[in-house]
Amino acid sequence: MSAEISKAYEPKLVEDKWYAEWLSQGHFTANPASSKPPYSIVIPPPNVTGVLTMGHVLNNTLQDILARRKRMQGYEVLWLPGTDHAGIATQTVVEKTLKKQGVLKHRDDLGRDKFLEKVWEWKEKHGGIIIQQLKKLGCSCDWTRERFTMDEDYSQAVLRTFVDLYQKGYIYRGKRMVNWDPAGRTALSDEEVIMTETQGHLWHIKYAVTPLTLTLSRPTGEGQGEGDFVIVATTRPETMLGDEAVAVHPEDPRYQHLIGRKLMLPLQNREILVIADAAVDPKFGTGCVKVTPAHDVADYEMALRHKLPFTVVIGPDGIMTVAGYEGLDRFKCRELVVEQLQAAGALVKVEDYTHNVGYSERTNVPIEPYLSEQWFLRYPQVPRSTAAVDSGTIKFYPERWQKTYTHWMRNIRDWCISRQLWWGHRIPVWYRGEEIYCGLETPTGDGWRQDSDVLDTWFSSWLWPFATMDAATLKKFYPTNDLVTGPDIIFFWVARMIMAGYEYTDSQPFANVYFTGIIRDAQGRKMSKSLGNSPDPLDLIAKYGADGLRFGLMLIAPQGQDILFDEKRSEVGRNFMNKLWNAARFIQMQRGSAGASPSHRNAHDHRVLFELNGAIIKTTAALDEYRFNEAAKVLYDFVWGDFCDWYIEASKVTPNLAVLDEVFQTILRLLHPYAPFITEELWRGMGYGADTIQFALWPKAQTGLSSSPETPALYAIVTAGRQLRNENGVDPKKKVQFVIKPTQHDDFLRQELPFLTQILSAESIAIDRNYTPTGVTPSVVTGAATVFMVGAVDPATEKLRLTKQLADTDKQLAATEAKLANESFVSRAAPVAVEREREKLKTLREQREKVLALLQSL
RNA sequence: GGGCGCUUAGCUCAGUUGGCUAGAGCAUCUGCUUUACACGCAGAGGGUCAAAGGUUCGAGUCCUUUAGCGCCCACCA
Repeated sequence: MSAEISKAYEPKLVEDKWYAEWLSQGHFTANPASSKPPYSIVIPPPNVTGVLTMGHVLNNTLQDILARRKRMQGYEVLWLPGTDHAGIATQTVVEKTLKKQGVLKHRDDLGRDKFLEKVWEWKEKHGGIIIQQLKKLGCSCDWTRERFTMDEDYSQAVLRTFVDLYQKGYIYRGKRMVNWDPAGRTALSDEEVIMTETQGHLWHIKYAVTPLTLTLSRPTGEGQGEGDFVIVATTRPETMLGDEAVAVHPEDPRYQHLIGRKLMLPLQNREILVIADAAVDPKFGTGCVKVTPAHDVADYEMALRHKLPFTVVIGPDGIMTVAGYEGLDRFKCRELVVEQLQAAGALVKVEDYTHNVGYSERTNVPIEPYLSEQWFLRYPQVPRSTAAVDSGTIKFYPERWQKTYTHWMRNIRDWCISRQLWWGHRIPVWYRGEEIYCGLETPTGDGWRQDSDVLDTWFSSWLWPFATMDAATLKKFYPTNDLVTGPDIIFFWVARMIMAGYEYTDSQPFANVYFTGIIRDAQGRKMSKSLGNSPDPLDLIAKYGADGLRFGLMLIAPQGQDILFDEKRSEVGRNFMNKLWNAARFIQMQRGSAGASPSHRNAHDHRVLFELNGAIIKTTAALDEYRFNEAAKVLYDFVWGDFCDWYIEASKVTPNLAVLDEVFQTILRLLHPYAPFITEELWRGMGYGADTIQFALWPKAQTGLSSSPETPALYAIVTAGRQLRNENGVDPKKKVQFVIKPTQHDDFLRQELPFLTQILSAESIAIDRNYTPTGVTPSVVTGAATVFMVGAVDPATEKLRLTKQLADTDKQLAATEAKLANESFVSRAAPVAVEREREKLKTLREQREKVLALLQSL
C-alpha cells in the first residue's frame, strides 16, 4: 500500500490483480501427496452454456467460504469445478439459434452428426463464459481439475455405468406410458414435469348405449345411466377420439346393468365397451370414466387389465393423427371436437374446472402421456441410501430436508433415462434384428444399428463426485466433505449421487449437504430470464466489487430460507468494505505519526481485545454449523461497532499501534473467506505477511479473558454526553462543560478525561461526587454516573427528557419488583437469574432517585 | 389429499438450548465538510413479536388450534 492510498476502496484496481496472482502461484491447486488432512467439495456443475445468475453467486460464495476457511485451518483443500452438458437445455438453445440464423427449420435438416458439430462449436465458443465469471467472483476452484460431463474420460465412465447396470439387471427397456414433451419431442422423467394449477373445463359428454337385441329386465335402481346413455366428464375432450371403453366402479349399483354392454362413441361412430374397474371413484362426477388407453396413464393401466386396444390419435409432436383430424394441433382439435359434440347434441354441459396440468420443465408446454419404447432404471442402493440420511451418516442442513428426501426415497419409482435428443451420451446399445448388444464398443459383424437415444443429463451428473477424480485424487479427497446446492435438485441430483456413490464406491459421496435458499427478487418472485428480474452479477461486481456483492448477500442468506435480493444489499456490502479500507488508512496514518506505542495496554485496548476474542468464538462456531449469515453479522458488528466506532475513536487520543495491528490483522483473517480480494490487498499492503493471506492461520480464541465493567460504563457516559449535546441543539463545534457525578469508577473516569474531553468535544469535564446543579442543568443518568452539561439552556427540553427517563425507569422498576416479589420466581428460577434481577433492582432504584431529584430541582 | 416452511419496526430480515429495557440494515426525522471513511459521524422516532388457548416462576422462543401467504409431493377423469 503506497502512501497516497485512495479515500475510497476501488475493487477494480485489486481484484483481477490478485486473482491472477493466486492462479500463477497455484494456491488453489490441490496436492494429493500433501500430508495435510483433506477437505473437498465438488461444485454443482453449471450448464456449460449458462451465464452466472444470482443463484450461482450465492451457491459458489458459500462454497468458497468453506474452502477458504479450511485452507486457513490447515487442510489440503480441493474444490473441484466443472460444467454440465445439460442435454435438453443446451440442445434447445443451439437449435433455436440455428433456426434464427436460418440454418435449419428442424434439427433433422442437418442430421445428427452435422448438428452435433454445431453444438460443439457452440460449446467451444460460449462454454467458458460461466467459468470466467466464477473467477470474477473470486472462487478458489482448482481449475487444473476442471471437468466437463462430456469429456472423454467422463463419458466413458457414464457408458460403463450404463453397461454395468444393464448387466446387473437394473436397466431395462420397455414400451410404457411416459411423460412426453411434444415441443422437445422427447421423453422426460417424472421429476422434469412441473405440475401447475390450471384453469380448464370439465366437459360432460353423452355416450349412447347400444340397444340389446335381447330384451333384459331392467333393475329398478335410480340415477342416470339406466336409460339410453351414460355421461362421462373429461378435461381433454380431444382424447375421446381414442376412447376404447367407459369404466365404472365394479360395485356401483347405478351401473351394474351396463357392465359388459356397448356404447356408441360419438363422432367416431364406433362401439366401445363398458368395463368395471376398481380404479374408478364412484363419488367423482357421474362415476363413469372414459378410457383412452394410449393417452392417459390411468387409462393405460386399466386397458392393460382389460386387454383393450391402444388406439393412438395424437402424434409425438402433439399433432393429431386420427383420421378426419390429421394435422390438427391437439388444442385446436379440442375446440373442434367440442363444437362437433355440441352440434351432435352429445355435449351435456361445460363446467369451469381448476386442475393440475403437467408442464415440461424445459419447454414449458403441457406434457402428453405417450406410449413409447424407452429405457428405464430401477435404482440401486435404495435402502442403504435412505438409511444413510435417516441415521445422519449424511447430514442435511437444514435438517428438515431429510423428510423430503426420505419421502421421495420411500416412494421411489423407476427412472426413464432415455431421451430422444442428440446432445448427450448415446446409449451404448446396438440392435440387429431380434438381437440386442450392450457394451462399450460397437459389436463386430454387419448390420448392427446403435440406439439413437441419449441418456438423461442427470444420468451423468450422478457420478460427479467421483467420476471427476483420477486415482490419486480419489484416494486423497474422496469421499468429499461438503456439498452446497439448492433444494430444487434434491431428487434430480443429491439423492441420485448418494445411490451412485454407494453402488460404485461403496461409500457415501459426501458427509454434509447444505441446502441454500432460492434467490427471489424484491417482490418475492423467482428470478428468471423471461421476467428479466435477475440482475447480472457481473454488473453488480463492477459496481460494488466482488467482495461487496458476496458480503452483502451473505448477510441476508440465512440457513435454507429463501432470499429476497435487492441491489441495496450489495451497497451494504460495498460500504462495509469501504469501512474496512478506511480503518486501514487510519492505521497507516498512525504509523506515520510520531506517537510511539505505549508499553502497557489501557482499558480500550483490553476491551477491544476482549470483544475480538468473542468475535472469533462466535464466527468460528457459526461457520462450523453453516450459519453463514450469523458469522457475517458478528464480523460486521465487531468491525463497525467495537473496532471503528469505539476503538479507533479512542485511538485518536491514546493510540496503541501494536494493538491496532493485532486486531486489524485478525479481522482480515476472519473476513478473508467472505471477502478474499480486499483482505489480500490489505494483508499485503499493511505488511502483515509477505505471502498470501490464504494460508494464514484461522484465528484461535483465547480462554479465560474477562471483561471489566469499567469500559462499558465509560462508553455509556459518552453516549449520555452526546445525547445531551444533540437534544439541546448544541452546535457541534461549540466546546461545552460537562460534570460527571459518578457512583463508581471515579479513578478510572479521571484517568479517561482526555478521551472524554476529545470525544465529547468538551471545553472541560469535572469529575465530582458532590456536584449539585444550579438552575437548569441538563443531565442524563447512567449506570455509573450522572452526566451534566453545564450552561445550557431550555428547561422545557430538560423536563421532557427527565420525565421520559423517569417513566422508563419506573416501567422497568415495576417489572423487576414484580418479578422479585414473586415467590415462585425467587425459589424456582436459576440463582444467577435471581441475582441478576436483584442487581438490576438496586441500580434502578438508585437511578430513579437521581432522576426524581433532578426533576424536582428544576 | 398429504408434507414442509413463513407471519417480529414503513420495507427486508436476525433473534442459539425459554431469562437483562425484542435487535440490524434500508427508509424517515434532527444536526454535522469532527484531520480513516458523506460508501461517513452523532442523536431521535417507530413493534400488544399473525390470532386464540395451554405449559412454566417466566414465552418472540415450547405445545395445541385457527387464519393468511409460499413451496414440495400425489394418475380422481
